[in-house]
Amino acid sequence: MPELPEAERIRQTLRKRIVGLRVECVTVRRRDMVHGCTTRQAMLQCDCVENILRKGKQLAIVGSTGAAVRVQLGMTGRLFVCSGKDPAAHAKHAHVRWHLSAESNHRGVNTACSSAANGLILVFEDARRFGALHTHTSLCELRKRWRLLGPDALTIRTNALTANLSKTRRAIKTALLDQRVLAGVGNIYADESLFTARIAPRRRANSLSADELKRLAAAIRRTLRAAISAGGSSIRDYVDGQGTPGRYQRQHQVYNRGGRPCTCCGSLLSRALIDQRSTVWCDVCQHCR
DNA sequence: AACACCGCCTGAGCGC
DNA sequence: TGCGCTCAGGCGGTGT
Repeated sequence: MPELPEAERIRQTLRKRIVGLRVECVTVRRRDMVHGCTTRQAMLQCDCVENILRKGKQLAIVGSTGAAVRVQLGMTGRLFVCSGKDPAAHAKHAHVRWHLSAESNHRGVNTACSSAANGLILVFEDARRFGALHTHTSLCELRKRWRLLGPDALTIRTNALTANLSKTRRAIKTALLDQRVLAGVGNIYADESLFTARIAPRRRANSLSADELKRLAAAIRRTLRAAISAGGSSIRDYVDGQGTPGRYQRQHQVYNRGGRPCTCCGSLLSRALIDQRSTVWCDVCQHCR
């Protein structure tokens, strides 16, 4: 379940490895995983990787021509580089592969794939297929799409959070998961942030006091930063851009800990479904009013 | 307009 | 050991 910290780790690790490399050829094994135009150009073939961007949980691979492939990782999506010999490049659910090479003077003759076999491969893998790739013809188109998302959670300010939460009476837990309200928080970091901010998940979003909103914005930033530092949370599938799992799951205070003692007060953590999402919280530490 | 809810999809983990 | 069941949940679409 890659959320913002996992996406950011992927961005950081991929940036070091593949920016400046040329895409020799692209293999799309499942066309239904790609939305928008699926021409070679749209998929960045014969383009150079200019940058890796992130907004919320989403990533984008940007080519030097300005074309961009937006990546939604969904539940089980992975985006990583490996050598062509690595079995991971040929895994069952490796839906799209970009064959990369350092050569910048490539011209014409289609020796691309064979010569790239010794080079790096960028792999998009997604067992459950909740993820997707979306192609955009320009950076402008990508930005237009990203404007539909709320502010990025990593740098969320109290004012912006207040503005977006005051509009809704939904449970604060539910509102935090809405990517139009705040981009980047999923089930893990919603529970962790609410615990840190000592706010009960069923509180109506528009009922939070100024002090609570300030605590929440700070808790979100702090939680996400700590998770990034620890390499993200690997519950089951997540690995970063070089295939390394994260360690932040060891620091989870509430997520997946229902019925176990609160790390703060020792009372047993509650668990319930809120808006169809498993939610864990401490009845003692997290205030209902 | 705001919100609730559904369905997509696979594999881990469990009980028997 | 192996089968069948449940659960995990991001997100777009649809219904209320």
